[in-house]
Amino acid sequence: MLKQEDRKGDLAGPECRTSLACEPLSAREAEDVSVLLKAIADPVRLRLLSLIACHEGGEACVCDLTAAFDVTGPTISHHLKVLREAGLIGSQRRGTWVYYWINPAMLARLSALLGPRRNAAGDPVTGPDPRSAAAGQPLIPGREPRR
Amino acid sequence: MLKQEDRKGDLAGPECRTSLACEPLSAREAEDVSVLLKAIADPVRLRLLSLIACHEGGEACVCDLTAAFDVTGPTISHHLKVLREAGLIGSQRRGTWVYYWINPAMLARLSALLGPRRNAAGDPVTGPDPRSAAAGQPLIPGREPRR
DNA sequence: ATGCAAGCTAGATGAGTGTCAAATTAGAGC
DNA sequence: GCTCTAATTTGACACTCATCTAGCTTGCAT
Repeated sequence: MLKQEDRKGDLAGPECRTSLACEPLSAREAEDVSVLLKAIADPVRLRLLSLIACHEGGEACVCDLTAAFDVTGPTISHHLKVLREAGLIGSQRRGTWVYYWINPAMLARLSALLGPRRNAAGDPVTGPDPRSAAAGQPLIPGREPRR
Repeated sequence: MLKQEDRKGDLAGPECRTSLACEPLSAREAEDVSVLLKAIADPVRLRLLSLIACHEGGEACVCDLTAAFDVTGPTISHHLKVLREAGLIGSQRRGTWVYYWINPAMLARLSALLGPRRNAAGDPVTGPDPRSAAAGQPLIPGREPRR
């Protein structure tokens, strides 16, 4: 096991991209990111990620994970495969057991994408402040929302 | 419009929870979070969020959004509804047009959940360092992965 | 009132997905 | 070799979801 080759989801795009609010996502970027988000947008897979991340040593055996759920073993295997093929976790067989660990870089990228826009120093940019800006605008604009 | 009452997804759970890696997610928490993640795990909805977040004034008219996609108007309406019912965006009709804006707090919560564990001061906790810790362990454990 | 445009709702349809039971592969130990 | 356990693969089934067309509601303007 230990498949490095099915590492996917490079979040390809302009290197300046860190946050959704930086500049509009291209169709291609959105497609790539949605693959990652679909992988974690499931209650079982979220708990799997959390269980692995919290497990001592930073990795967990499948038998430890399966015991925490009501679903069958094959179902857990299926979810682990989805997470692995998305590049969110890694795995290695050691004797009878297979161990899984988190790939922190992938989660960090998603976290940054959903987080606030940041400047070069890494500090959050206050920006146009969406809500208050809107509240301060004339409620009935002249007549030109289209462009 | 301006429906405040369909604001959902409180990410209910222990108030200490900020990151997946803090403590294992309960089944109920995972269910709540997955609802939010499913809402953004779609290429069209990701681009909608990004377009709205980047739009001047922090809000965008539906006609501005629809023009950026190949899909029909009703499909955009459907996706906006999903985002609104998840509490990720707000909306208000002003004359002929309907405007949408981002709810930054919801995205910030998701971002924190996927980000590294943090201490009380808000600084990332280096923690057990998942990868290197695993690499340093004996590869063939004695015989007790199950607890 | 009448006409027009923006946006949403309703219903249908085809693709995708989570789950399970059964079968299969991989190691460890006798 | 044989057997037992851990884990995955396969195939089937039910359910969800993204999309479309057609029709409806709302507001502005003539």
